[in-house]
Amino acid sequence: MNAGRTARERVRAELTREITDIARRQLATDGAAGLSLRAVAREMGMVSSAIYRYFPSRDDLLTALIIDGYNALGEAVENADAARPREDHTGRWMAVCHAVRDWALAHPHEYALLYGSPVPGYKAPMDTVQAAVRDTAVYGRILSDAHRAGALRPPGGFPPVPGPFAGDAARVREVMPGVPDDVVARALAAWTGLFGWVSFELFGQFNSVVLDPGTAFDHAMRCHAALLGLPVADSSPVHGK
Amino acid sequence: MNAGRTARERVRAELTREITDIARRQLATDGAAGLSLRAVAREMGMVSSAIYRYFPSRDDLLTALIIDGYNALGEAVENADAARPREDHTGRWMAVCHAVRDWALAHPHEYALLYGSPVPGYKAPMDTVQAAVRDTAVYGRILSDAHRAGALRPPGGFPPVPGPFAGDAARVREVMPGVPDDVVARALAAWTGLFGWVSFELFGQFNSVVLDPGTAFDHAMRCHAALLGLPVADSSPVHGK
DNA sequence: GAAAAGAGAGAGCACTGCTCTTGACGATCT
DNA sequence: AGATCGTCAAGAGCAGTGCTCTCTCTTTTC
Repeated sequence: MNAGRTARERVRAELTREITDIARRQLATDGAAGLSLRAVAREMGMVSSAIYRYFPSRDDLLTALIIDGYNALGEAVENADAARPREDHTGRWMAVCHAVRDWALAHPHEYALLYGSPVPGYKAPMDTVQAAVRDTAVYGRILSDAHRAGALRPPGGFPPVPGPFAGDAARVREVMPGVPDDVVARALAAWTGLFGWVSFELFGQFNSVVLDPGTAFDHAMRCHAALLGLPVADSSPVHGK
Repeated sequence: MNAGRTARERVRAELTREITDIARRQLATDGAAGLSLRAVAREMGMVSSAIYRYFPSRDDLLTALIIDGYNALGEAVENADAARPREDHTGRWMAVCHAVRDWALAHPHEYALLYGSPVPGYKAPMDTVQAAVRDTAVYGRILSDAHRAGALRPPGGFPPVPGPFAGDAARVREVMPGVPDDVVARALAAWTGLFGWVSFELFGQFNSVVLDPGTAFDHAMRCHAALLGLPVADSSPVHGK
């Protein structure tokens, strides 16, 4: 009664939403490759060509689903982060890790759409990047908070950050203000480690080897936390053996 | 004159090979989704139905390409490892990392087929897992060698390995005999970190943020080496700041 | 009320994976 | 040497796809 002014606009928004809903259900069932405009139209009792009034191509529908996916994941991550006390930086990081993994396990095909192989001739329009950084923004905020609180004590014994990295570090720092270069570098390693793990688990690379991925995942993410300099329970306070 | 006995078998092997070659070229051009049996047949001057004499379905052709891909990557990794002195464990690990990344950059679509989202209703037949472990076998051998040589000195200050991990650790240890549980756990984190990085880079997650991925990659993998306990050049011998 | 814009229906194009049948060639056995 | 049987390419065909175009009807706008 408020959003769309005219009746036409209201029903258009309604139908657009219905299309994406059905498409998302199809995506969850058959995966991205099984998403068929004709099937969506069939389920809606429409003729296939009518769908093109709402999405000019199949890729545009996929783009909409991708944006929705990034937002859903981003929201899950934001909620997990917000549920922890602000000064519990390690807990927030672990909560983010588990939120990503849990969401991925609950929506495997959507996760594959976001972080799996890109579709054939897909171009990743600018609309997506905006939604894609929601989770990394949370991640950056955690590290920024930890740094500002003086809680970041990256362990020694690790290689020095190479000089040419400074430019990239400055760009990454935009989402984690104040964090020094060496932590920025490790932050990239930890972040890719998180998604690398989830992808391995989801895409079957752990099959019949890692049977209890949850336990190993928690520990691996805790290791990444330690690498970042976040406080964790030590195993041995001295170096090596 | 040697391989296939009869002429028929020889020409059959020849044609099978030609099909996979053309398919691989198509894969490199258009990606997995663009692989078309009819297009392959067209390029061979055959009629489409004839292809089915050699591959009963499109998925079977894909399976063949997947196995080839795992073997190609495995071979690249093996060569990179073999080019280093056996006792240079850190160098071998770094060589493996760069071999994986270089191969992935050179064959993006094949990499996506191996480590990207699995195809719709694909089942991953047993033939593939056999070829899939070639690279991890190299990885395990490096860690095993390093452990046996007493070169593995995992840094302290990291969380203790959880008890329930023992079962999975034993399974993973089959490819890295002798390596203790805590290093096995970190080995999983480092391995997923490697492929997570390559996937992020290849699938466009770094776009317009990390512009010089090579430098950052080398450093991240060196950090993983340090996490594993492999000897690296320290940045600062004391903890924190 | 007339003009313009939006919407659905239908036919059609070029393409896909896959199946089935038909006719021909080649290897093998008698 | 001749008959037989398995293998192969070809062609037609089915069901499905994304997408375009035209035609008609309704709604919004002026």
